[in-house]
Amino acid sequence: MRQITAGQGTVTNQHYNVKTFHSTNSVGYLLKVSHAQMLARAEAIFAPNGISFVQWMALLKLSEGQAQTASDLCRAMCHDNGAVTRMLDQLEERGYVTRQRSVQDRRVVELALTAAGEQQVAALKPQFVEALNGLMDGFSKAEFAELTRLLNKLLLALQTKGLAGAEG
Amino acid sequence: MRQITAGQGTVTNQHYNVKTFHSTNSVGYLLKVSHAQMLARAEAIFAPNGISFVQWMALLKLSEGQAQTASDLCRAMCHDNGAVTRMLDQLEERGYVTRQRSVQDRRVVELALTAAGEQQVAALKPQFVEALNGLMDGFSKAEFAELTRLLNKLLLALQTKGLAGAEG
DNA sequence: ATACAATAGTTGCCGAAGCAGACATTGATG
DNA sequence: CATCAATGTCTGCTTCGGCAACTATTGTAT
Repeated sequence: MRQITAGQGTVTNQHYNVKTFHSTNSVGYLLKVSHAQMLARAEAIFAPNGISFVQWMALLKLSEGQAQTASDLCRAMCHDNGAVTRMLDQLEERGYVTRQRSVQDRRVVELALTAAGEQQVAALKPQFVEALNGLMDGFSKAEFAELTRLLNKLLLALQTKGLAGAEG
Repeated sequence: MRQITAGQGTVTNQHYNVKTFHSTNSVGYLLKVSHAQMLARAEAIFAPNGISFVQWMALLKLSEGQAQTASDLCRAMCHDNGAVTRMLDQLEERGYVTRQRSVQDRRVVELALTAAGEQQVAALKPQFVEALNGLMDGFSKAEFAELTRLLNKLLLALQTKGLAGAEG
């Protein structure tokens, strides 16, 4: 007999029902497809500039001060450790990022954007913002705000509870 | 001079602004991270049953009648052609799916779920639904409905317009 | 009937991501 | 001081998805 739990307590809101469940209604599926579509479009924008979406996002995170080290990037971008290392290899090779061992904690490699890196962020940000605006053009201000809020709420739920049943 | 267009017309709703834009506000970023998190959790659920999330989703699509052929699956799941072929190899090898050349159109391969495939869908659906419910427990009925609606709206926008700037 | 485009499926190739293991370093504990 | 867990980074291995090329088949146009 399965116990329906989700981290802290019992499930009260039964949004989905086994009888009526349909794949196209699943939030997971919607996220998967919309993310895939959006990523493809984003790559199409960045590709002509010789940079991938994740690479640019890494530069952006650095530019925003959300990350100073590789570990920071991993956490901030929800990205694999090894993948980040290899990505930084490429970004360093292309002269967008510099790596320097920290003197306080010699495990840490401090990351810094070069002028070229800053420029790449600044150059592509308008394109990216514009593309997002174009995509969301059919959304009212309220809808846009609500979507952003709900996605953030979902993200918070994912980080705190995760999906129930995984530990059963 | 860049023209701000998005498929059919000029952008009117400037949800994002280059000056105030921040990565954590970007819908693309939110989708990326929440999808990654959710996928990871889903895999954790399916892994003990020796099946991946995409594999199970394929079985589900077949079970729902959303797909009869490999091409159908590609479109329905927004998945690569070759990847689907190889996935079907595995599913067939494990006895979840049968492939049979169509006699009407001998290019197509008709897919069918085996009893084991049906059983796998039926067995894991409750777990999946329950996990989703647990995750969305903090969402009110209205919030849940709105999130679903907005994601579907986003998906529609992606499929019709795509991201502006890609063709520029 | 022939030629050509379009579609369905398969395969090889490449790049990227996830995972595990290794190494160095730090901090805490005995 | 010795030990050990924890953290940060890097590397090898494996898997998987996207892309392109190829074959086979169908439909269409000349």
